[in-house]
Amino acid sequence: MGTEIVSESVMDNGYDDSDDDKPLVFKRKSNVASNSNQSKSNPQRSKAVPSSKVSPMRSPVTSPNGTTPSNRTSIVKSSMPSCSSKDSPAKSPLRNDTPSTVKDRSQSHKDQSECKSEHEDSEDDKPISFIRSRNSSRPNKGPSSSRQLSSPQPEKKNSGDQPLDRANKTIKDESDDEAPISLIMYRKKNDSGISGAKQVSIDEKKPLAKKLHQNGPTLKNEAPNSKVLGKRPLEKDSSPNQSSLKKAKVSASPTSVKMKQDSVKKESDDKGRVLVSPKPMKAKQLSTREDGTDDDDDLPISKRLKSDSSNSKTSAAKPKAVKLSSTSSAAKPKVTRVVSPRSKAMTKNSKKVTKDSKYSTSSKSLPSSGDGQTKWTTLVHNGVIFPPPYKPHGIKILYKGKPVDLTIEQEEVATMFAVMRETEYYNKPQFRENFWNDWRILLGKKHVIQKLDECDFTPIYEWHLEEKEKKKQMSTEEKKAAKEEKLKLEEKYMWAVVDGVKEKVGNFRVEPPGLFRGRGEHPKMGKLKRRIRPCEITLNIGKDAPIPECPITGESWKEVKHDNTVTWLAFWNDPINPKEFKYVFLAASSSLKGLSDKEKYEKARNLTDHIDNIRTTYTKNFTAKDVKTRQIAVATYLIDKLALRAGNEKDDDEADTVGCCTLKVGNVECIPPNKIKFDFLGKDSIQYVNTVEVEPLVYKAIGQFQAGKSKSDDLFDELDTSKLNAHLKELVPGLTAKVFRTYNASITLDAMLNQETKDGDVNQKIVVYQKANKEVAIICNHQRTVSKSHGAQIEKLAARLEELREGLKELKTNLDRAKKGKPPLEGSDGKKLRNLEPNAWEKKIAQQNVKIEKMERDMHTKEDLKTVALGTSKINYLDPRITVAWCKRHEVPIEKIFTKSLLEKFAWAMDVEPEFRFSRQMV
DNA sequence: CTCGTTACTTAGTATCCACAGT
DNA sequence: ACTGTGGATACTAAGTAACGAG
Repeated sequence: MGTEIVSESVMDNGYDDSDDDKPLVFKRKSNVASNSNQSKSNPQRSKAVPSSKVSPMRSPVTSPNGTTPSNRTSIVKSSMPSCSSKDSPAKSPLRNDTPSTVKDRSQSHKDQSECKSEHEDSEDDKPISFIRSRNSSRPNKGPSSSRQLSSPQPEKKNSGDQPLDRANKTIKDESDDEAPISLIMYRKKNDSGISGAKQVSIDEKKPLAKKLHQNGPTLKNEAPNSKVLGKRPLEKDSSPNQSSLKKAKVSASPTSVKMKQDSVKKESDDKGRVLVSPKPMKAKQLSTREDGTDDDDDLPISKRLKSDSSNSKTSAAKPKAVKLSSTSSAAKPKVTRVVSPRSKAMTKNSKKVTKDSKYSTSSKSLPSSGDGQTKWTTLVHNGVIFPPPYKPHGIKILYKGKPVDLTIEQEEVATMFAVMRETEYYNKPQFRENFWNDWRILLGKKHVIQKLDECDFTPIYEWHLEEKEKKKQMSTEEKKAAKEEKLKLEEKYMWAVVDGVKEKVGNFRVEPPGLFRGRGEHPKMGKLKRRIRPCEITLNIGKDAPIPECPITGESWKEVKHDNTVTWLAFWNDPINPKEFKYVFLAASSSLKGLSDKEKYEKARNLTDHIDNIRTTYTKNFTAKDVKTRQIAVATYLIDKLALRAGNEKDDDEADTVGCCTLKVGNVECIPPNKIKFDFLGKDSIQYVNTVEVEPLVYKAIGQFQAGKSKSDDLFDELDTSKLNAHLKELVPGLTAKVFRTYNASITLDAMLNQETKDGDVNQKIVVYQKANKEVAIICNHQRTVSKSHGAQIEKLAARLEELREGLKELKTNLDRAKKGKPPLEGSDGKKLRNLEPNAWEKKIAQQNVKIEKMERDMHTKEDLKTVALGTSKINYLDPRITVAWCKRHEVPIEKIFTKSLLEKFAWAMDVEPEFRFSRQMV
């Protein structure tokens, strides 16, 4: 395996331990430095880092001296410190900034879940993000309109509520917001209380919405900390043991890893094992491993990664030393050690690495960025598979009521359109126009069909429904056979061998032709996405590897390259936007992707050491004379506090969406005394609506940026993402705007998990995890459309709940009667009931109450999450090591949190030590 | 610097599929 | 056994960001 070096970086980071290492650039030095900053900034806050931090000043950067004002709430936030526990109190105050919004959320939460109590606590620490969050509401998702505007949505989606809800939310928030931080804090608490009250039933739609909003606000957090803290200690204690365990694991781990790989490759099974998990699990793992080990031979790529990790693990022992050292050194290298198996790779790497010794190998080293670094030494794959040719059905559409003959090509495109009849696209003018323009070219100018609106595609649509039905009706054996046949056909394309390791390929199927489904009001929606031919595809493969035969006889590839500084296996130009490309990459479970994922998290983790300094810097620059400097400061503040995306420039032929740097004056509204309401369409045309209390200086600065401009002008006219990132890089090497999202998401998860996990059964712990996951999803504004059946499902639950309540009444009546010595009444269903002792009735009543509570909880949760997508953050923003470590500490099987594919994707994180914390300061 | 390329990550939705309840 | 559900996976659109040329 490899492992290689690459790992180095990885290793460093190590899985394990972590700490230090990190690859990336930043790092460590900072620790020190950063601290200092913190202190500065914080003054207020306290958070304080523990002294250790001290200050160094890091980078020169910018930061000025402390200065800064107090504001900073944000700073506070950051504090993640929460962890710090100690400080906690302080923090909270800081956080407060966050505004009311937060509060709201909390409320909602509470309402919903009983958990509330927990909520209450925590709050403070939470990162900035918390705060924000919520307000945003989500609009609808549908491609269609809904989302977009805040405006009302079409009925479909929620019954409309959502939009409203959102709106409401904001409103609500506002109310709270005003108050000063301190107040806020208090409020929060209150809110929570309130919220409790609110609970309200889900049913009421608006309420719901509101609730949601509330949720948002909820952040809650405050108090709890302490509690959490308390827990920790325990945990720690345990840790020793664990550690030992770990080690064991570690050793094992490799295997496990391997296993995974194997599993992956082969399949199957086992993944589970991988898991890790709690001690108990360990046993399993071990066992498994053993098995696994055997396998290895293959060693898959993954292994390598893993191995790295394992190494790291191994390191477990080593670790520290390494880490430390490494840390310091810029390089990160460390790792080294790993022995990588494959020497092959090794050579290359060189670059970076080396540091240490070892050469490692491989490839890439750390650099994540990828840039010119070597990504692989040998690469073997079979190219891509093309969709089958179109099979004509011969069904005629009607034009002005009469059947029309179409050529195969014309029919193919007509079918693409006909099949979309039940989607929102079908009736959109833009979609129809674009489709018509492209289809018309195929029809020819003189074709009988001259107007799309006169066409009746019903016959084809019905044929399509019949086909679907036929497919559904196939017997299971037929389905199975068809599946196997397909697998047989595709098998060879599913795998690539990278540096001797078999890895899964992500998207080896060339995208089939279809009508472009752009999101939001995409100007190109409906355009024909034509079939891609081999002569448009460029392959990238090892020099010594056999060139895949072109699957379509008579044709050939556009080009075959041998570039080992990139990870793509093939690409072609996007037919909709010829300037862009469609790439074929390895799957997320591959070591190449795993390594880069790990680097991403290490980068975010590294930010932990510099965040205080960064906050101090931007706070100081809120009043800078230079407009660009001030804009950078405010933009950075928003990105940090609200987890906004950077906001690259976009072309006119794309949907009109914005990110931080591209916010328009009209997307931001100043609400005295110091709240800002954001309302814009972000990525995927998902609406972001959030009203937040900001630092007074930020409020003032935004007002200045808006002055004299029209609503459609850029708020940050002197800024763009490259300037912003250039500035961030000065503060911390390798830092870019997107790192803040990862940082905020992960730090929030870590803080919430550590504050709110209580003793209890696994299911209760999972609820805590989901709650933290939800908070992150809200912060990142990850939305999903409400399922069509949501309303009906809620009604069903409500009906069942009502039945339970009726049953409770009966039980109570019978209890009273039993106390008086009377026989029970007949059941509502007419059944006779037995005569029971009063305490037996009481017992039944208690059971019934439990059922009712559970149902209420489920309903609230369902309603609460109807527009929140938890998966996106789990896949892209939450450092899996936080989850794995938490699972180990609390004996929650990792499979309860990660699906099979996530376990494969996060194989590199499975052996972290239970004590792993995202922020070193949290430990 | 700006702009166009290029490479790679992030994201919502469509579809698949296993499971629970009937 | 059947079917509705919701979770998991597949798909591909839509972002971020690094570079290099002019």
